[in-house]
Amino acid sequence: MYALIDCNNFYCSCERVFNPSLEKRPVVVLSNNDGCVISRSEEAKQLGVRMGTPAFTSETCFQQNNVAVYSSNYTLYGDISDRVMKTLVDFVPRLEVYSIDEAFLDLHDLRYQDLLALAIRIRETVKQHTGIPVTVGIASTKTLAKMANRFAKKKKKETGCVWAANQELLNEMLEATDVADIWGIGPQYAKLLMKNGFKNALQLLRAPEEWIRVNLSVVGQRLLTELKGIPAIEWEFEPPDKKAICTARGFGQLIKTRQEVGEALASYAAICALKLREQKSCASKIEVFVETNAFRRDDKQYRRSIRLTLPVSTNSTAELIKYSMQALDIVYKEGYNYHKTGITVMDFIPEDKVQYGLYDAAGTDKAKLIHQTIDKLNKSLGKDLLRFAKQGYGTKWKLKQTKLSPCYTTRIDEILKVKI
DNA sequence: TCTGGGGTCCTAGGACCC
DNA sequence: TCTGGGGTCCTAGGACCC
Repeated sequence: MYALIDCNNFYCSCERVFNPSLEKRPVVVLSNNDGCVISRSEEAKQLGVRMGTPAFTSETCFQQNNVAVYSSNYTLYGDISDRVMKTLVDFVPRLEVYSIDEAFLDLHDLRYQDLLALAIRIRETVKQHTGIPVTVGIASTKTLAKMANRFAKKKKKETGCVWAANQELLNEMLEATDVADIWGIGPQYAKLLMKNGFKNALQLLRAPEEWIRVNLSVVGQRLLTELKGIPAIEWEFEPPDKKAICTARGFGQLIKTRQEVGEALASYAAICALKLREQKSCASKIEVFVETNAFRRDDKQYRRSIRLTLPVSTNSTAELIKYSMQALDIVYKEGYNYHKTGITVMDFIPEDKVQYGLYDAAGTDKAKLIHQTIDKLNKSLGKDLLRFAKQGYGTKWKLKQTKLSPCYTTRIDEILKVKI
């Protein structure tokens, strides 16, 4: 059996933990640059605030209904997530952290008679330890556990837990789940399935395998197996190393100059380099892109990307900045309002397997030491205090975050203060 | 004024190799 | 008369996830 634990309206719930006055009040959290709504409390959902709506189109609604609006604070959410996962570890020998707010628990070796009772205990414990409300779905495959979780959110609000313990309950659940709401079915596949007469998961379960194979490829085939109660998706207890790392962000405001786009890009390259060092990999290729804002109809539009193969694989910040600037020289064109830039590093090899040229190896030990020192200092200082010149000191391209809550749990100067 | 960011997997087709 | 077969690597594009 698999359990899926999912934090309810996670980002909103995180904000509430440190601000009890938000209880019962509609809360929303916005994406980067305070762009779109990406998390909504129940009250906000009741008001009809849709997932992904641009914040500026809902401003009146927010004001009229006293909605608490927050910029996203990933430092805070990441730390709360860690605490939730640590609480879950106590219940099972193994768990898979699936995303910032979800985890699969391996219940196969557990000798519990009543998994529903276990689910309820998990839920209560997480709430008590972290303040975060969660929903628990238990079933015989990951896909069905996902479905049970969703079913619990919609139909079993009192307990917030569902264990698909028998065929009857399983069928009720399958029938109540629209194809579009199945894990692994996105908008395109949903449309295709609807067109061919499959409305809910129970109907899909009975679809001819060959038809699924042809139309939804092997992914669909695997999904069908899972729906039938046979696990087809492997456990991933250890997060695998990344195959590509991308850092890309829209600017706080539009930018015209190569200088400023360059500062942003250099800063993103520095983030990629740090992440590479953390997983002890070096990248062999980079891809850099720039683009204008497609929503601005009156602006001239432009997007271009370029991929470079590096002469020697690297995870050095200085090197990656150097090559990203070369790439930028190719893609950047004068005369546009730029809105976004980004860099992806890819084709990794382990740090200790880099093939140097005859003359490249000189100085690598020194460079490594420099990076170790910079990383250590930046980590202990809690911000990127030590930077490369190319990152500049411009603020124009920086993210817009006008409603950011404090990093209550990760920065000593922002810790919650209680007056008595 | 204002519209997110970071990933994975699968397939098809072309280039190239022996 | 008759014009291979099997493989890898790369890229682009499309689907999905949170």
